[in-house]
Amino acid sequence: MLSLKKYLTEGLLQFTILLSLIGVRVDVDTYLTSQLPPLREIILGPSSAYTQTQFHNLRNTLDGYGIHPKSIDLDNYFTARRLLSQVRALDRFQVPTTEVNAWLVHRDPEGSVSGSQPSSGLTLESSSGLQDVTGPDNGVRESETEQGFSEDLEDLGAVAPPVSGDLTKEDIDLIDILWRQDIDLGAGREIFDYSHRQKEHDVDKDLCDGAEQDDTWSGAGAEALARNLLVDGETGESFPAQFPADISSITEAVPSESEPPGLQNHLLSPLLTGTESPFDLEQQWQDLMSIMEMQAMEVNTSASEILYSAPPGDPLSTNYSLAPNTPINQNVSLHQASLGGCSQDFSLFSPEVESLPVAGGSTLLPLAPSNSTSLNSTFSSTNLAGLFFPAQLNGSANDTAGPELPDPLGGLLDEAMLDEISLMDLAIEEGFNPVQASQLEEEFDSDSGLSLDSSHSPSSLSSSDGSSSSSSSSSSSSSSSSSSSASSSASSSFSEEGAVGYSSDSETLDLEEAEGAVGYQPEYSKFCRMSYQDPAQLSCLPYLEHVGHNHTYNMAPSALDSAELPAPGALKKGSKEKQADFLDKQMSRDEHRARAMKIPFTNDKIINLPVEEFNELLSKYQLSEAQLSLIRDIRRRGKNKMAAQNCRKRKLDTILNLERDVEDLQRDKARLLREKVEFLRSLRQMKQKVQSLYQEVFGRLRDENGRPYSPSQYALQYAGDGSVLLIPRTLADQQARRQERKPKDRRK
DNA sequence: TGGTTGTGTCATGCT
DNA sequence: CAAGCATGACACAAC
Repeated sequence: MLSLKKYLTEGLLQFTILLSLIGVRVDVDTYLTSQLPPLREIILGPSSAYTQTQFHNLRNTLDGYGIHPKSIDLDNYFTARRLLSQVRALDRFQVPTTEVNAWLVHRDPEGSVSGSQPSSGLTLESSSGLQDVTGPDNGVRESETEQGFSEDLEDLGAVAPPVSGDLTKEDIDLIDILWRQDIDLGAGREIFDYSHRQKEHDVDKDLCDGAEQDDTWSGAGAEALARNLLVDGETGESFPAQFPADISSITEAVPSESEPPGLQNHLLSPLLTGTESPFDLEQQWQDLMSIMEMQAMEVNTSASEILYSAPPGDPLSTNYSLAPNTPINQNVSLHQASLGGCSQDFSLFSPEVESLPVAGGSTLLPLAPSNSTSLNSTFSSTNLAGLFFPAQLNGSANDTAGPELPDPLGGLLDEAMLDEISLMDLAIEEGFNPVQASQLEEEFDSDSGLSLDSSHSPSSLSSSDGSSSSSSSSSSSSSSSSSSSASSSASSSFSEEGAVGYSSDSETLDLEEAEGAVGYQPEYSKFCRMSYQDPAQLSCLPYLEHVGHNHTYNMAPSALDSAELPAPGALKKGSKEKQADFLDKQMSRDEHRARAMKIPFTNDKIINLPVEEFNELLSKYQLSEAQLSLIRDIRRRGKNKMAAQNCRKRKLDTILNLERDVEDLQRDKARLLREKVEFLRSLRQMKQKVQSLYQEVFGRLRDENGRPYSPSQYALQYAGDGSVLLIPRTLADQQARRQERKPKDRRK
């Protein structure tokens, strides 16, 4: 049975590692700096057994057994301090990696209906404003998304200035990756700069007056929105005849599937997305996934029918002359683009659409141009155009249509670069030497992921405590106390754990075999040197025949022969006195004492006999009180010596197992990092796809005069219900800025 | 000569 | 309560 102490000493560290695996931060430093004895001693170790050292030099390594774990080759690698630093490093990287998994696993199709508004998701990444889209009836989702913000924030290494005091090199690298992507996607790097955003925020304060004007203006607009919904007579879809200018009211409106389709309160949800890019990325991911799924489904939807079956000059589409000074909303009937709902409506981006020629200039949903002409206004990066169009386009009066835009993603990281980053990250963060990094790379090349872990990870974790500590200690203790044979206990304990103890020659042979079978060669080489006496040599001496001391606790005969025995020739040459001196030196103090006290039996028997047999043995002889006392002391010391050796071996095993676990976790980290990079890569590809689709759709839009809309003046935006609106960029910009302020205010 | 390392031993707590 | 085990702490020897 494992004692609580064992749990504390061995389990606690591993538990810490496991906690780090699942993303729980365990600040070991706190415990160490506070000088709490348990943890500090567990990790650093008060005794020499834990100290980093060259336990043995290379002379101790046995040929064929590889490098001894304590050999000098591993000195720099195998140290308690290094283990500690690795453990500390674990909680840095595990958070992002676990989040990568959660990123995908938690993508709930149903939840994504409300949680993954395509607009917000697709626009958030480059957003400089932070806005929680949640509304009054969506408190749960709000907390959920906010939590996801921070997690994804760390995950993707995007923006985490307020809480990124402990940004690691890895985080910075990942941030760089994302920056490159986002820059290529049209988001300026400064967007992710917290100080810059602070400046923006200050600027926003300066613009507060204008925003308040917007409020008044939009307040009326919201009401007008409800009043001026146009309903398609054929499809029953609602088209907001007047743009809902009040962003705040829209923001508070909760996107809901149960909401009547006609209510376009969340038309501008894309603009309401927050500045917290994690949410953006999460949303983007979900949205892009939904897009991909929709493309795969190739579902013909009412939206596509509307878009492409409507003949040019469709009266319906020409009736959208909006009042001046009001933004123009263009509902292109992309209802419920999110995954869970009527996502087929999102087949606007279906391959079917892709196949359509861009020049197919049917007048789709012509709109009356609004008065929004402030082309130079910083268009909110939270809208689709902000995401898919280069930043310079957003900021300049570029009237060219989308399809002519350069590929903003051309400069993204290539795969080799990402892989290199991943590996460099490992090498730098985890103290990997180049050899280890190359090993990781090989693992990557083999695309095996955890293939090598199979030989380590499952066994190491299970065997670390199971075999070396709990099972062995319990079995050895129980067997030694219950069995009638001391040798059986010794061999059993050693075979399971490599435990040491007094043993006869036959036992040591068994032990050697057992050792080889169990695979304890490293420890074996060490513990073969734990004693100095050769029982065979002792027995060959006439005057010691009756003693037969054997302090080769766990020494294998071969090791004894090779390591401890002097050359036979030397023995022959030496005189009997020399032999006697040598043997005297080889005898332990207890053996000397036993010989001096004329103890009539061997120390081996004294120590290893079970209690009953030991008492019988004592009863057979007439022993003085001093002899009895010495015998009991010898027995006590002998058993304690074995116990100490076992204890030290357990310590060593624990350290080795921890080292192995750390290596396994490093492999896991490498694999997860690689997966993360791959996810980012696929995300980038999907962004490209969405961008092209966006441009294609946008390029097909025509106003009432049959002219294409200028991408610098208009942008497509997703609504919460899946519809897509064509709105002026200036309006979108205003909305985005307004939404950007809200989270900041909330933080205060 | 001092530091490191391995080992033995003792004290102590626990089973 | 005795026996045994586990382990921290210390001493000592070898290097």
